[in-house]
Amino acid sequence: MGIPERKEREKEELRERILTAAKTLFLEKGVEKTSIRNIADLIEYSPGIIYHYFQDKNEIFHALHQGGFHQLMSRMGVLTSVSHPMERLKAMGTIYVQFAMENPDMYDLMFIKEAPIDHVSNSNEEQWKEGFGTFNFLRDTIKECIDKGHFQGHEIEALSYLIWSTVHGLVSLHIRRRCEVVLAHKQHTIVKEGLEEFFNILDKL
Amino acid sequence: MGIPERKEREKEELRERILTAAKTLFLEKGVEKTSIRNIADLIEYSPGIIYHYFQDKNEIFHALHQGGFHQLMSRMGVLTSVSHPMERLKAMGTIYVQFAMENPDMYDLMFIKEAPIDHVSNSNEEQWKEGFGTFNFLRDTIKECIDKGHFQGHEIEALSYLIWSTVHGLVSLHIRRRCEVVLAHKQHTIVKEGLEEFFNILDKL
DNA sequence: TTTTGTTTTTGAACAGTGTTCATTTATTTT
DNA sequence: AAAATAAATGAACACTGTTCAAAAACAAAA
Repeated sequence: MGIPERKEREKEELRERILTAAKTLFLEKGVEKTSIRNIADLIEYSPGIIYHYFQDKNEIFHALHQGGFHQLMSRMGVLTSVSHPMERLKAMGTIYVQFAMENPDMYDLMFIKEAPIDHVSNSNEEQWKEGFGTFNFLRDTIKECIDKGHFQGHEIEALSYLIWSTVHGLVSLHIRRRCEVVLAHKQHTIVKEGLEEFFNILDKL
Repeated sequence: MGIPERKEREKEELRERILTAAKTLFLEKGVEKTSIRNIADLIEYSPGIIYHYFQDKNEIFHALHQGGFHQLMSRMGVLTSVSHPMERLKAMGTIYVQFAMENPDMYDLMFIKEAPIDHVSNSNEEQWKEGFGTFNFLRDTIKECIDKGHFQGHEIEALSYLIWSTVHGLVSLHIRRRCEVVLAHKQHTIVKEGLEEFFNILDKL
């Protein structure tokens, strides 16, 4: 008797359709301008149905931002081939920045917007699994660097946060348009140039 | 006949009262949850009046964020007493981070929220004067550092952007709650610790 | 003082928002 | 075929930013 299984499949299918519609609209118009009614229109259901699949709007965008972390993490996959941890750290930075510049809206959702984090706070899961995983990945690499003699006199946790902050700062000032009005000339190259300066500094440590 | 003068004064006064009310509500509930009707209620006028003093909601929050830049810049005033540019640069970083941590909502408005920048884009002023001024201040200090022999092999503009990015990253990940869920322990000290790591690095350059 | 002209202020209206929930429709089980 | 369960609806609630004809308040002229 496969009826409950089929029902389960159908539920999952509709959930996925909601998410796909939400993603389409979100990439078109951003989080704020994507309304529940817009999503409902696109999947040709009534607005109410969405609340049978998601607690609220935040949960939808939390689910979307998970997809972003999958994308980012899969890009990080190539790093296994970089054996020296210092080179790997720099390659990580490059991938991180590249991802952000190529998917600014997704990056914004993952690391700037409050919606997904609000959902983590309001649900009973005590932790932001996605972010935690990515941060650990960075910390492990930095740990290896320290083991190889780099970053002497530095504390691993604080240094990891600093390095994350640096790349996040580079891309988030750009995404939130704080540099296009300050460095109007070279606004298209400044993030890359800043990252290169950062690598120069890392090489000295 | 001072009637037009008095009228001018009264207009300016009401404008100021709108701004004060907006600031009160904004610091209480944030930008999104502060509505035009809330502001109107607080000053005991009808909602429509606000549109005789401001083009739209963004202009109100742009005006508010200007106040934040005044605050920040006046804090930077003490830096004139720091003669060595490298020490001055570090002191700037400390003041910047301190300002952000003590006024997270104002910092958010100044450097993260899109509202004030949207207003700059939509008005005819081609530039974000407030940000430009602060950035120049930073760049001038870094220029002096270079003149004294620091930061060899670095390009001034890109390096300035990198340093700004670093401190911005440190505080903005915290303000947007990306570190309290990743580094739940020591979430209250991580920004300070990260900044200290940064200073350690700067000392080596 | 009354009338005319100007400026300031109002508040209803528009088109939207997230969210809830009694009611209806569809499907499955008895 | 009837009863029970699950899925889906759409009206309603309390909001939002913004506009604009109409009203009220005030100043100048008669």
